[in-house]
Amino acid sequence: MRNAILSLLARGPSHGYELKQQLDSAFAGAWPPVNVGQVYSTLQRLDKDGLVRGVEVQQAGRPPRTDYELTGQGIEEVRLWFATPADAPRLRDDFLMKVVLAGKTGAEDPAQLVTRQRERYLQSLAEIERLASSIRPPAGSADGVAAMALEGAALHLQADLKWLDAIEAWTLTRNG
Amino acid sequence: MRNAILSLLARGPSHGYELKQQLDSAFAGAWPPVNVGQVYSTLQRLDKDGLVRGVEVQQAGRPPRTDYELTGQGIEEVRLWFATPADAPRLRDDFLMKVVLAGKTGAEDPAQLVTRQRERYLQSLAEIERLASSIRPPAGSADGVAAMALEGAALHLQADLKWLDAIEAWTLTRNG
DNA sequence: GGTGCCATGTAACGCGTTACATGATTAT
DNA sequence: ATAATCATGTAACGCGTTACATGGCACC
Repeated sequence: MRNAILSLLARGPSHGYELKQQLDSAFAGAWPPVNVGQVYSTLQRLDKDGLVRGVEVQQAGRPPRTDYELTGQGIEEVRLWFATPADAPRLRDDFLMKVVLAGKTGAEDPAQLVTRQRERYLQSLAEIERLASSIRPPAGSADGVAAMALEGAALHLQADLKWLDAIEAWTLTRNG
Repeated sequence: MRNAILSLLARGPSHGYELKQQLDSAFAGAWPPVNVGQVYSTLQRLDKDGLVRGVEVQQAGRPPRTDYELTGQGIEEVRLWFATPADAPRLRDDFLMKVVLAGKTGAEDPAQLVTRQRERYLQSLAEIERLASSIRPPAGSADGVAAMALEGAALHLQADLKWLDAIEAWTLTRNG
């Protein structure tokens, strides 16, 4: 959120509601609508951190709103975000944890866990591919963001399936 | 954390510090030590939710501690965790967001972003493979958890690299 | 002339991280 | 002796989610 909001403000001042709408339209179909509350609290933190400056604006027939614009520091932060590649997130995987702890407590059969999880992943993958083929033919239009998001999800699921195979082989050499 | 702690408590009552140590030893080398503070606050929430019950224990020469044991509800929760496969997390990917917003603000060249990010991922992948080969030969011992975690990280990075290719092709058809 | 959506937020909570507090024991 | 480490934790903050508040406008 932080960086997304900052980069949108690089095009000129705006306010919470409008930012939410811009994000929703930029990522329509790719992700569910962003949470308005989060936009507001992010803006407040950015203000507190001096990356953004807010001013009250009176409006006729509507609640007053707060417009935010980038400060010099904020501009620099945006530049830095675009200039710097991000590390791949080093995640604490829930499933591996489950298998290890199942083995430790001895109450569950790890091979069963793998089997059930694989079925679930395969279902998810089928669902994603269904979605992907449903958005491609009708609207080959300007977006494509949703297609890219789905492509990423599919690739990650395929990786997870390969990982399941590796975990299965490993549990079998330990226990079986 | 929640489920990890509950599953450890399935083997009998314990307290924050000991749980932290058990987790650290179970996942040694795979993940950095867990945060003690998080263990304690998780235990408090579990207590509040009725999955766990805490009792004060006096000790000689040490601070008193709080032992926690599973309640009936907690036992059920553990059973459920092991019985239910988890959905693959449907993540809001930071890099795709960056590319889309770079295109929107027009201030950055998306192809550049892809190139830089790919270099970073390749570095990470090399690093992971270096780690993997460094833990395999000396200690083919009982663990393997660390090896599995690294395997997972590598598979995910490879998926991310493929995704970068797809994103690159997409940005080129839009802009180039 | 109600019902619901638009526009603008605030408040409460979950879960994770970092930093701090404190008294005993071990290491040098 | 003094410093590090062990054994318990608490407190503050970040960022995300869900729920609530409120006043105008649009539709039926």
